[in-house]
Amino acid sequence: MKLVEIAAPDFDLAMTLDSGQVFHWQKIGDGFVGAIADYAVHVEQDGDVLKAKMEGVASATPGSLIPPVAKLVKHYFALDHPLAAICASFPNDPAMSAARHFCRGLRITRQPKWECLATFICSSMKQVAHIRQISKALRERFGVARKIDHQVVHTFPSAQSLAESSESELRKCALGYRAKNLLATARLVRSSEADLDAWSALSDADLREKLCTLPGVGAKIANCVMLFAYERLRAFPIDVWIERVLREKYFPGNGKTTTQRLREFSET
DNA sequence: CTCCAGGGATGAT
DNA sequence: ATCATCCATGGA
Repeated sequence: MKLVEIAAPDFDLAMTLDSGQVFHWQKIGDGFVGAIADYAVHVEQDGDVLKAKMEGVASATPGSLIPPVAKLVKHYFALDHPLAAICASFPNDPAMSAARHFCRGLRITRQPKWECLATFICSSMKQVAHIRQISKALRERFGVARKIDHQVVHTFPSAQSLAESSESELRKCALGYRAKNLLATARLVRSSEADLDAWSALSDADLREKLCTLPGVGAKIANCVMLFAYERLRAFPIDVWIERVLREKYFPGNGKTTTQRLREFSET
């Protein structure tokens, strides 16, 4: 199957996939394989060009179309975001300049909402290597297997399939105490008590408040989901690393700067 | 306000 | 080979 070529200026695929916003892509040879929503995708970068192909099965809905791979990949990796303009809008201080240089080509992806929410519920108190294991285990146990490049890729399980599971089944995926939260949130999403799509219409503040009502979602995870799935580019997740950098670079020698103060600072 | 839960990768000893 | 450290949320 032939690779489709997609223009990808100001983009670094490996950096984007390794930046802690998505956890299931596998490096295979010159490229990566993974799932974008229900489709198995192979993607590799050659300078300013992305080369991609996909395998997918149309959903059971008659008449549903398989999107062209270029459209799917462009949307997922947000190749339409004006990255140069976004970077130019950042504060011009030494720490930000260093960060801009270091992260050249890192884009904020547009991930499916449920997949992103569920993955970040699993991420709490875990390091990236663990989150990858959990994502893999959940996909292999509850997702749908698809083939590409003779590799098997698993889609992320639906809220429905996790909701029908049990806490003890989920615990087998190395979730620990997160299993309870994931199960409870899956049931809220399945029942449409938590209507993730409808929440797209909410303001940033209202969306954050809604997300934080879900079990296992606090301020940090809500901001991750807003940023990586709701395209709220003003959201600013503060994890321990960002907190350390903020304290060191912007509040040096002020030991009693509160997390609340850091949040207010990041919002301006 | 403080303390704690559960667990696998990672790096130090 | 053993040991300390990393981590966000929610409940006691």
